[in-house]
Amino acid sequence: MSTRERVAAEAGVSPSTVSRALSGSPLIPESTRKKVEAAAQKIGYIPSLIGRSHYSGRSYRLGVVVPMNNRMAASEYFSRMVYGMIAAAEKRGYSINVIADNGLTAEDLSARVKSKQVDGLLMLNTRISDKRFGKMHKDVIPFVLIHNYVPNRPYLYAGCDSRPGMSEAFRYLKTKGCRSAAFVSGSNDFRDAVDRESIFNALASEYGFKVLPSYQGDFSRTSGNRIAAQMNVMKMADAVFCANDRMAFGLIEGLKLRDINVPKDLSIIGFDDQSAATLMSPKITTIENPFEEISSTATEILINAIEGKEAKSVMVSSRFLQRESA
Amino acid sequence: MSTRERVAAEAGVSPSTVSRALSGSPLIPESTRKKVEAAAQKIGYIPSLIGRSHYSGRSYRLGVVVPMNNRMAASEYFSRMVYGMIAAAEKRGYSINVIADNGLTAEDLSARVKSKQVDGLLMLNTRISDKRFGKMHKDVIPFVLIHNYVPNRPYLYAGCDSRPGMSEAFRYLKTKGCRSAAFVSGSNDFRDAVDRESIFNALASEYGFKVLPSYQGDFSRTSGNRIAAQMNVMKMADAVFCANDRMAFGLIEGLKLRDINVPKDLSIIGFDDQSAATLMSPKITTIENPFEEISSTATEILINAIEGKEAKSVMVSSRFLQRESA
DNA sequence: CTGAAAGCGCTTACAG
DNA sequence: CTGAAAGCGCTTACAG
Repeated sequence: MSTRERVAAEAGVSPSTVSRALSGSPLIPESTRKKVEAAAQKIGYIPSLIGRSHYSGRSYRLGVVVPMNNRMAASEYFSRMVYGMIAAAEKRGYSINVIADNGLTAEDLSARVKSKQVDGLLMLNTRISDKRFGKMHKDVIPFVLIHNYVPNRPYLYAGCDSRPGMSEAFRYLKTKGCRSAAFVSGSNDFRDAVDRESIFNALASEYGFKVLPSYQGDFSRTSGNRIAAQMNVMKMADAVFCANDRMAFGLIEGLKLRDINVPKDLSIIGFDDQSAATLMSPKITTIENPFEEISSTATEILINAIEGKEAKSVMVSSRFLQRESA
Repeated sequence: MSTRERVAAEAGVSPSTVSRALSGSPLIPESTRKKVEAAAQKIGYIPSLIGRSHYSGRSYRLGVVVPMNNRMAASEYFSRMVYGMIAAAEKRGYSINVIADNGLTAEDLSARVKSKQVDGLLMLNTRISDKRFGKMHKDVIPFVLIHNYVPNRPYLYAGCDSRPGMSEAFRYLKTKGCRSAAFVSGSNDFRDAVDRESIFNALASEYGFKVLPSYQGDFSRTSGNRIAAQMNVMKMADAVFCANDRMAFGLIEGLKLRDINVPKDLSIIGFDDQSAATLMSPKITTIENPFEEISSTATEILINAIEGKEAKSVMVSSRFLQRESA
């Protein structure tokens, strides 16, 4: 006799009624529900999600596909994104499954959904050169790109709209008297880095800033250090925008060694608002990349897609955070 | 006609044979397996894990229970631990489900297993004061404590044996001529912090070091800053052990501001080997806390427990890493 | 409002 | 070596 049947016997009803009562069916009157709940409580019955999945053909699980590289492993990015996902997923009755992407093909990824390990995929921080999405889309795999998107393709995405924050930053710099700016770019295989550079150029001209040649970084702190060493005090811009905070940290560190004062000699603006941004001295003036909101939004979009509801891509607004480095 | 039946028809065998061939049953001869695989390939058949789970009553999923607090969210700890888990879990055919612990009770946790959302729990970095394990154990829930253990209780655990690394550190300091040492403790609600302090005291006496009064930190970088301000150059120990790297960072930063040179005036030793340990100047001399190995070991222990195999708790050895701060 | 019955997609014991 | 059959634990359409 299964546990569900024992609850039924205890409550003096049929197993079907137990299911209905416990899942909150509107057909069941309060009196029956009470009786069943008491019996379930007494016996310690917890319905199996496996039975439910088997019937519905859905796993009620979402896969987060995380690139397996050190940059990812050793950063707060993954943690913060996953936290945002869990919060959103639990509200809709889903849980989050981690899928390690150490070179998975489109077929591998599709198989995770076809096998119902998960019902859909949250693709974390993929590269512009990632070629897997077309095949996944053809396989009708529900997926949402996070912090990436592919122009002219119907793939769903959620990301950060860098423009609002950067625009506020320019306005602030202008009132402060800055007239020239340069950009420290991140790896060009990431959509955000590329977009931020073009937004930087557009806004610089909009706000009447002189644009100095950009520096090529790779998102790492050490690339910031290296760029500091390349800077020529005489030909320096009034302000430097970095494609992320980590490069801003490295840049400030490097400039300190060369006795260039931030923000007196040079204003520096980061991007992301990593938790370390306020631990540095000077505290990094930066543009908030709302990680948690983006990941929870992506999760909702994915669930909508899975459930056949309307699913629309979203770019969440960034926001300027003035602190000490600019 | 289900997909599996279509494969069967295509291959000219029964659905049972399809299952056996695809799951690698030794009963099936190579010729039949080839035929079935070709048919499955052609039709694009991926067996449903849900059917398998339904039959076996197991989900082949492991829950990582992560404390939902900012310290956790914004650190590399969670990422690195999860990476170690995925690697070990995939080898044994399991996946990793994230469970956000924002005040879950023992009953809540048990329910995750009883409902077969997961087959067992990996309890990440729980506190000494955590009172949930007794009830979970009584409920026969498979779980493994990570970076925690409860003396005189049969709960499985995997953690870091701080002794070997700290012992090497003392030996090194002794040859360097250090004769006195002090300890910067972490929060006392964590087993590791408490153990490290008592190991510190035991080793100091073993190596003939004079022990100076310890400083109370809370694992945060800012507590390291604060402690630096409390230090009296005249009464300072030759070496300071910190219960983690983050406090060592803060301590070094704070000492820099007061023109105390590390390691010339004072040797500082961290704990964990966070990725940032080599980014600081001076690079932190520290004791490696083998995160990935601990989490993959914990995962194996849990799977053994779930599968009824022999499961034994493990303390993975720490290792001394001499760099610049000592 | 409630019960008996079918069915979700597998695996494996049983029979051959 | 292979197939027909039972059963894993649910949900819900159907009948009452």
